[in-house]
Amino acid sequence: MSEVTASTPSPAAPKKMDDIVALCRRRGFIFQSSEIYGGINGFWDYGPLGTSLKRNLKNAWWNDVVERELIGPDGNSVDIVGVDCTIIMNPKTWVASGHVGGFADLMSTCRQCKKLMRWDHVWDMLSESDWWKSIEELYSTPSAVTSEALMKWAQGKGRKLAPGLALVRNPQVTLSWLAERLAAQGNQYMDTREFVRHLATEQFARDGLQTPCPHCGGELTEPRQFNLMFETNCGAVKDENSLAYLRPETAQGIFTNFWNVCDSTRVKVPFGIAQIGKAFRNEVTPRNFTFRSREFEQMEIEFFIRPDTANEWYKWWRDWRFSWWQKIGLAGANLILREHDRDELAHYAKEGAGTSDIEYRFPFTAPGFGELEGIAHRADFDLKAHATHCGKGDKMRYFDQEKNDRYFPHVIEPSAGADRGTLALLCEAYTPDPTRASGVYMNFTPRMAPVKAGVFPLVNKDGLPEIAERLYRDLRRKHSIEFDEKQSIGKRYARMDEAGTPYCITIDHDGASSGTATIRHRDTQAQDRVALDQIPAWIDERVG
RNA sequence: GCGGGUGUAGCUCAGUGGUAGAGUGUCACCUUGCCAAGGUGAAUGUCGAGGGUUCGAAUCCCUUCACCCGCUCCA
Repeated sequence: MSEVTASTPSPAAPKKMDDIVALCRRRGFIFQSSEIYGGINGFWDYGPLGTSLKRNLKNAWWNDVVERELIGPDGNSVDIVGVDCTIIMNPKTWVASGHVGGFADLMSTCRQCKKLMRWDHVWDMLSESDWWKSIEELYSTPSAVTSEALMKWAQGKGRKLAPGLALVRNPQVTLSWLAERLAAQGNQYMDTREFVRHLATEQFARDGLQTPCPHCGGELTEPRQFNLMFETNCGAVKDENSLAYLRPETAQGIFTNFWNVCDSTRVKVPFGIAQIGKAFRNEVTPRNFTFRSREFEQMEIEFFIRPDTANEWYKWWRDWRFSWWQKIGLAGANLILREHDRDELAHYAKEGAGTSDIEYRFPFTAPGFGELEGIAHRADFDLKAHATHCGKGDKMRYFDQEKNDRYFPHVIEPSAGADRGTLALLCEAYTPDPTRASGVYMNFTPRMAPVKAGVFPLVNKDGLPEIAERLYRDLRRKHSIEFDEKQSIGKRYARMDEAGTPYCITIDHDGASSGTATIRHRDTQAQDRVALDQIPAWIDERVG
């Protein structure tokens, strides 16, 4: 245990994820789902404070995106409407979107070193691996590669770099078999890839040519499917025809309703459709508290534009979304905007204006960052795919009256995680402070704070509770307020610190006689004295 | 999915085969009155779950679940 000698707390006291998780549980922000039965991996419940925090986040998003005026890059008001789509959709949706097939990654495990990897990444990883490079060097002049040279490599470099490789584990067998193969093929040159596959194969007759593990050279298992979509059956009969999926993203509900929205409202490109809703992914490894859950909530906008305006809109959305997260409380250096490199772009975004992530430095990712929101130019991939799969094709192009032009609009998609956002707010707000009784306080912005103010009588007598309760009932008509008359005032302040309540209003004896109360500021613990009849306006002004 | 670790009261932990405990928190009352003060009292556990060994299991064995760390995955 380290001694605390300094009288002033370190302003950058480290945040430990375990402590944040403990506070979430202790104060009722987040619980494990179905905990009394031992919980279930990758699922989390929100308690009273957490529900309120997450709702504040979602409401802020919906208000700022759909309801309030937003001025776009062209100086005009940005037009966005909302939808609320089902979680289970016609399964053809997921064929069109590429999730059936594409979402079920083929994975392979190494029999030697037990590492798991995506099958389609193996060759890329191989070409990066040290042992591959070492062989490549050796094989750069194929004529010089003799059994002796290979044996030497197997007993030297190979033993270190690729202990799992057949050539290293069992050089005699592998080499004699290789010689046979070469002879059978008339000693023709084979490319490096094929050559290495031979070196990785011990029993060709039984197993065929092997693909080696990029890490140790060992034998990889047959690729197995890891389907990331949750399956269910729709209707009473459980068979192939009733198979349905829980949506892995909310976006497709927006795309499939694009034509409905165009026909039923008077929106014109550019415009957006927004949705908040649950999505489900059967993640291989749910980890890091709520960061990677199997059931999670997304806040998505699909913003439809003329293709030639993609760059302008992409940049505008990216920058506006970044400033939005800053505004609701992630203002510090823990929030970054990261533009993707070309080679990490999704299949639909290769040729687009770009993709970027808004990332937050969580305690468990530090010094790295974890994704909060992705802003992607998805081009016309989705609308076109649905038009094709539903059989109407080009007939479903959008008609632009103004330009007298038919086209599939391009899409800029700002897609944010509500649970990740809530978690970032929790992590950012968590402020250790050894000088105060609670040892910690949560400095949510007033807009995000689950409780806006606490109202307390200093003592539970002398008419103070009555005054406090009147004020409490008055404030509660508009805001989320707590009233507490039990125990010492310090204890009540401490509890509010942990809940992240920005203001505590206390009725004391002086105040009772002069018609005032003290208002304590959570972050500084300083107090103002304010007249009782002005407190509602004082709170309105600060809480919004 | 693999390897390692952990699991006892809301929380932090003690308890290594023989009656489940402490501190803290929670609640009530008294007292006090501006930052978890003090006093008195109360509630709270299928010892993660299931099975086995034993006269007897929190403790030993097996299985399983959850969490943490590492690998891996993450449209």
